[in-house]
Amino acid sequence: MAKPKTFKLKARLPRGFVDRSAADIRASDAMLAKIRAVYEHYGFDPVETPAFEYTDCLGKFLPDTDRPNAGVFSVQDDDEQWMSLRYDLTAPLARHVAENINEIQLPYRTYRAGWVFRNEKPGPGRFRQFMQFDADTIGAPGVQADAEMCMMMADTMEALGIPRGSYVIRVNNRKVLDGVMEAIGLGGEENAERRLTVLRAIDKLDKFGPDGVRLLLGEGRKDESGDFTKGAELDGEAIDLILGYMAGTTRLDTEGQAELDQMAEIFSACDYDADRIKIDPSVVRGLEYYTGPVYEAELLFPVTNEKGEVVQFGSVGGGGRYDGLVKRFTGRDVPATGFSIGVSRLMTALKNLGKLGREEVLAPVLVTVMDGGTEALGRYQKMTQTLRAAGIRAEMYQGNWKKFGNQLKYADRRGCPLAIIQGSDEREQGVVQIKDLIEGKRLSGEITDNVTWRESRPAQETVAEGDIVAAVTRMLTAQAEDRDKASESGE
RNA sequence: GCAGACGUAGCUCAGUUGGUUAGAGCGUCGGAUUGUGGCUCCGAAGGUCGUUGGUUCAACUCCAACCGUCUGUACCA
Repeated sequence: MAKPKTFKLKARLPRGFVDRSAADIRASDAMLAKIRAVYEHYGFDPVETPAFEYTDCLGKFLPDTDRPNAGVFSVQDDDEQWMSLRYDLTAPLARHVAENINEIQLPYRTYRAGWVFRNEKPGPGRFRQFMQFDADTIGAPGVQADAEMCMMMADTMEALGIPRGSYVIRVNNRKVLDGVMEAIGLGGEENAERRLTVLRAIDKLDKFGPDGVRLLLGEGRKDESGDFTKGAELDGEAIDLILGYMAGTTRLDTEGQAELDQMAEIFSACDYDADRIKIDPSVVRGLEYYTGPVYEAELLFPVTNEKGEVVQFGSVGGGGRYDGLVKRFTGRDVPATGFSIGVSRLMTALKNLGKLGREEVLAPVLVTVMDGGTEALGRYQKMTQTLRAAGIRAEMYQGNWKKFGNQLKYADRRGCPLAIIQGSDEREQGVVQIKDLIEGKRLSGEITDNVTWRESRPAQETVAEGDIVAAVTRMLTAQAEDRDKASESGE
């Protein structure tokens, strides 16, 4: 007979998406709780919006295009309206505020965490679905609101265990950049395109350094694969002016500069010095909707990736003032400022710093099954419930009970601390065996032949059925003490 | 999007100037051991060689296109 050809479906994760492990979920939950605590402390309240919005509310893409999928994931509703997965949390918030403007008390201080989606090429540490945690103050026109955001970002970094000096909040103002553009003669509508090129070049200071920026402002730059990026083609004088501005040697007295000075004053009044918040002329941020102060959180410690290479991590969050966003819906001025933390990215970095994954969740105590009869199963389950009622994480083996070896193998691989064993012998005597799997593993190093290993039944004790809770508690406590001792001497 | 590198078992990779039946390690499953994890030994399953076409008596191997992955770069609300 010919081999039956079975068509197996290939199991594959969509490009740019990840599955999260138990450890990752627990670590990010812990992180989110710390961030939330800071925001709450500052007087912000949560609000949540859905993952989908009508495409026009997200502020891009005219109905002209066939399928508005450039950068966003979009689908057409059954009434033919285009909907998109949100690509940030700011545009949906603006929609929410505009829609409920009569009920919302301004200034509105709010935070929210959520998944956002970007339909673009994924890279190392860049995914098409990732989590952001935002805070915004809406209806606050003054720079004191922006300054508060910067200080809250700094506090959040420290709440997450990033020591002062290992991060910095860099602050700039879009109006200052506008002034620079004026100064090099790139003001006005006709120069909009070149202004963008120049701003992008300025934004790349931390990536390519002053020399790289000089190339991008001038003729252009060739990358490592030999691909050429066209530059802004400015003349030498303009380039010198921009580089001077970025180095902090050229100062323009503009409205933006006055705002920056005001913020600096607030920072120093609150003792947030340059080791936490720093004015930095090279901060640009997104080119779309920011209108005033912009700020960015950057990590300063080296981050190594899974391959052991040191990578330039860059920004883990940022934000700014977006005075026009709500106005698009309401027609009336609703000034706002806020920032966003890239939770997924920050988590990668924190893992690196050893600030995550410390508190391991202990695997459950395993109640093994020696007898699959209905009555016996009830007894095993009852034992398990007794442990649970005493606050002990426990489970009964749910696989094929007939292969007892597999039950212990399962317990071993899960990292179970203890296994409870009751066969017919123990049952008759009204006792159970409690096996210390941690201690047993240690002893296994000294035993080389299998018969001895099986017959010696290492690290196992017999206790009366009624004493299970007390015995399990005692053994778990002893294990916990051993772990503490090991981590003290180990580090 | 542009440029480059790479696609062979679940994973990591061998595979000779093109030659007949495509291999290894790890992992998985079974057994040695129907009531005891680890070690050891024995055995098994698992492949459209990324896809399609071309050159050839003969293609995993050479050529082309496409698809996918990775790296850099561009864009990034």
